[in-house]
Amino acid sequence: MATYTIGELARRADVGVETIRFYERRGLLRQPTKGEGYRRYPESDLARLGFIRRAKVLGFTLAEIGELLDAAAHGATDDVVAAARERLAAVDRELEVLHDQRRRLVRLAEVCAGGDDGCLTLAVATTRTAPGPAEAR
Amino acid sequence: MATYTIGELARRADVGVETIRFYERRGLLRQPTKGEGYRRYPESDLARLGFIRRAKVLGFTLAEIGELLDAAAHGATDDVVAAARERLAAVDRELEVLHDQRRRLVRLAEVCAGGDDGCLTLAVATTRTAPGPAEAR
DNA sequence: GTGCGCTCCGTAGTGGGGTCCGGAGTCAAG
DNA sequence: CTTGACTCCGGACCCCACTACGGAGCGCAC
Repeated sequence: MATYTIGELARRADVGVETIRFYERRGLLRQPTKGEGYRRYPESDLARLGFIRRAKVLGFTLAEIGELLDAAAHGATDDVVAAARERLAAVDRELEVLHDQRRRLVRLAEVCAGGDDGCLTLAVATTRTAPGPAEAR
Repeated sequence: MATYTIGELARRADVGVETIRFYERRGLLRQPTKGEGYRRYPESDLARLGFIRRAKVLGFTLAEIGELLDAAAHGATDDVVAAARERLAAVDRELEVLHDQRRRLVRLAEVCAGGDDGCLTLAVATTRTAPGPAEAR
């Protein structure tokens, strides 16, 4: 069975050598056998790095990815589903924040274009209701 | 004209005292006059903190807010508009990333529910096309 | 025998936005 | 006169995911 040096593994997984050592410290990769002081990685660690890469694309943190790896190792499909749902909820919250920012930014640009004083204070009503004193936070 | 101590200003602006000192170090607030070694803030700094708060809601970083404050001080409406448009573009990029994550997460949950092996490796096709070897990265 | 490329290790720095700490000075009320 | 609330200051610390640094050893090719 083929094993890789850290550099080979890094190239195949398309990550930096330092990243692999970093993951090891974080507990995402176990310490590999160290023949003659050098790390030798089994094929399975390449798959593991692939898992990590895909999980990162989904927005999981490294801590979450660690749990996900454990769950997957135990075949705990339901834990994976739970994690996905949690992350989904977090994504939805972030989306809401960004949508709100987007709305406000568009409105700001409009107000500025209209020469409104609010532009220079960023005090911009989010609705188009008649201007009144009740625009406070 | 009333002036505030740092504590009064913090209460009125609803931020921490440390935050005000931090903003001062960052150059978002000028050093106030220090009668007897204590900071005294004019009313205008309360407005300034309001500006900062609103800009943060829009997702601007403190560095950007610094520039925005300068622009606003010079009445440079067009700089404000430019900043808003830039931020808007950034928001749109972030929205795209999150939408992509969302799509993938939903798909992952589906696959897991279906008992697919891909669930435990997070190797999930993003489309429902027939399974083929060309699912790589 | 020397230069290249790889590996080892621990530590520190990055950016963003604060928050907390400790020791000291100051002010007004009781 | 003491107590408590407030203020001063610089520096350390938090999270996150790396990335860089420096100094060392090792094997191989030329």
